Amino acid sequence: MVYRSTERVRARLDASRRRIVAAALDVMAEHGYAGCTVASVAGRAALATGTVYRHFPTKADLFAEVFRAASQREVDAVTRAAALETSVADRVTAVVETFCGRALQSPRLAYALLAEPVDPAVDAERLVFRRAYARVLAGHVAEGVARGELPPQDPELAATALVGALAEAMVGPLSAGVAGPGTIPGLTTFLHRALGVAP
Amino acid sequence: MVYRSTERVRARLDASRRRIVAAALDVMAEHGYAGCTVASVAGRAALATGTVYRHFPTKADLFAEVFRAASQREVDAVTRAAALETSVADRVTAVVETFCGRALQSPRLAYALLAEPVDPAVDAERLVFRRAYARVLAGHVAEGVARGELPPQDPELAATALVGALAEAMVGPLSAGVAGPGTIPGLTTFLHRALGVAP
DNA sequence: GCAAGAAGTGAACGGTGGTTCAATCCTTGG
DNA sequence: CCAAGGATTGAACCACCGTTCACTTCTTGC
Repeated sequence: MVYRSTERVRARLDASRRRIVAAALDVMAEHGYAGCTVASVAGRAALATGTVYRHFPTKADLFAEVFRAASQREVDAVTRAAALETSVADRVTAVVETFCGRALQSPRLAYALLAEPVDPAVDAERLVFRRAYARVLAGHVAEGVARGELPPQDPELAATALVGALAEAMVGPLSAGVAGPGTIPGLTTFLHRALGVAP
Repeated sequence: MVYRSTERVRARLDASRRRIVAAALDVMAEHGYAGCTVASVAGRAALATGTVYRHFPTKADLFAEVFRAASQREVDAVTRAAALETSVADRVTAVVETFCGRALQSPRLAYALLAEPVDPAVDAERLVFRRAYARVLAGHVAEGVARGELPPQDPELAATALVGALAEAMVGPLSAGVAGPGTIPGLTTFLHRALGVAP
């Protein structure tokens, strides 16, 4: 054996893999999941179709990773925004504004991540995404209850319902084009009240 | 021309059409949308594949009708349950209990109607379904506001958020198997608070 | 019973797009 | 520069399933 994989090669492989994921994300942000054929993703990454299969066993595996990465970015943004505030009310406001703001900024991507028909294996990843949001929110709710800012309640359930309300309120605007100006403040008030934030 | 369609024939055609829709609903309730090939639906209706296409131009058209019928049944059930109550609080309770109860009774069907990946034309029908729920709820919210049972708010937005919260809270249980016992009352409390029902 | 025409049939078609693989190109250590 | 083996390529493959259509069966009025 005269050939053994080298740091240099491994680095290039990693770079290819990352390029594939990034390309898939780009294509998805432009044409939605429906526009993501393996060929188009490979083309965007300047690689041959077959090369994609050196990095991912199936298309579903590739997109599971794409969804994971994109979702993580979103969850991180929301987490960071919430961390800048101290009261639960302000944190919830920050979550709503960040979530909705980012979604409306890249509507196609948001629609793909939230609601577009995708294949079941990828859909499973979506649940993870939503639960990640719910986890972040549940933490704040639990803290709010502990601090006495919120009445006693099941933080998990409340967080799940919050995520659902947020997502639902975004689906219309995302497919329709734009959100009315009252949507974000209205939603914020609604969610504050739902959690029992003192007025 | 010696053949002209007759009442008897037209009745049989109608019956076939209804049998196809019913068969599609059955298959969907058993195997989800994913298990609904045109062949399997035709088989269930004891008809040949080609016959389906005498009644519906495409599979998507068939399933749009299936979704419409199933959704209408659900919306009607919820509407009826709400109509039995007088206060907005009791109506919302009835909606949550009916919606969740029925969903948990036929989880596969509920999952298909709410969240399963389907093709875009059918997905569009889903929006109609959700908006129908929202419309019913919006009516009650508006009435509650008018009567002074609820604080002033945008009934449309509140209703949309309610539907989202309900659907989201059901998706987990539907894919996981069962809901915890506290889900329905917890959700009810959450939604009452969200609307501003006086405690 | 018969001709005309509609309804029903299901095997075959065809498009799509994920996946494979034989050929080619690169990389490595000697 | 060479041999060994990995990486890359992209055209071909193939499975699936919605859709079609030539054929058969049924219905109707005379």
